[in-house]
Amino acid sequence: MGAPGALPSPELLEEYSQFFRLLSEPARLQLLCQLKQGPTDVATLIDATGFSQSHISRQLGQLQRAGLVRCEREGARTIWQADGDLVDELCHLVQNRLKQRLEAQLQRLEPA
Amino acid sequence: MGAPGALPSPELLEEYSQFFRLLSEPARLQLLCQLKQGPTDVATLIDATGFSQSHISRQLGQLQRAGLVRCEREGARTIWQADGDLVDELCHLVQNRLKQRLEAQLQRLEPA
DNA sequence: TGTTGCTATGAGCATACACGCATATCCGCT
DNA sequence: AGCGGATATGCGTGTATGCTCATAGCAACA
Repeated sequence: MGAPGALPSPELLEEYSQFFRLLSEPARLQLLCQLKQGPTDVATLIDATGFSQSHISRQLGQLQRAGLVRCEREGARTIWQADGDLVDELCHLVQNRLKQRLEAQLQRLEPA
Repeated sequence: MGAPGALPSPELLEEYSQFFRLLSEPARLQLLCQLKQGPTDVATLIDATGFSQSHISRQLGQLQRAGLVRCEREGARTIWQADGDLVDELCHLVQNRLKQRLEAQLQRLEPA
């Protein structure tokens, strides 16, 4: 009786994996982090990341479809900003895990 | 003054993305879910998933290097089990987000 | 309306990797 | 030691996609 929960459906697994796939690219994470600093226009993103304009546009499009960023047109330009704290929470959980793993490795090197 | 936190280093972004990449494959998530049900041998995993033995072996290897699963040899066989609840927590957060998104779309279809 | 600046998109290339087949490695048994 | 079952790994293939260049759409302004 270890696990009362049933197995997730293939569809749900697919949804999960698609979402995590979004976060599996450093470029997208970097853009998300930049936008966490506050609303930003594309020129600034190009300057901050060094990516091409088309690349940034595509990545922002993917993040937007997932609801992780949103944008508002300001004249000809587009101002982007992060939408929600989900990614931060996920990253904090992962960071804690990484720390735990490294601390455990340390202890294995210097046994009491 | 929206964001006091500094930007993550490229190395940390790389670590994050590598971790999320592990979860970006339905096959690996499926294996993780199976192992959540309790310690399982490889033959059972082959039977439950339909994947080839070599594929399962590789995916379990990746998950093991990330510390998400561990194994113990039982004679010639290997018994695998999930290690920790991190993935469950991440999935729950994502699931809540997906639900919120769908509910919002619903409300947009039936305005008060 | 033509021009200029900003953004989105089609096409193409290079790379990463999931996945299976065949095979090597390893373990327990006789 | 030799054998049979279980797991790990080298290799090849197909597909997905990150990334760029060129170009098309679009908004403001002369």
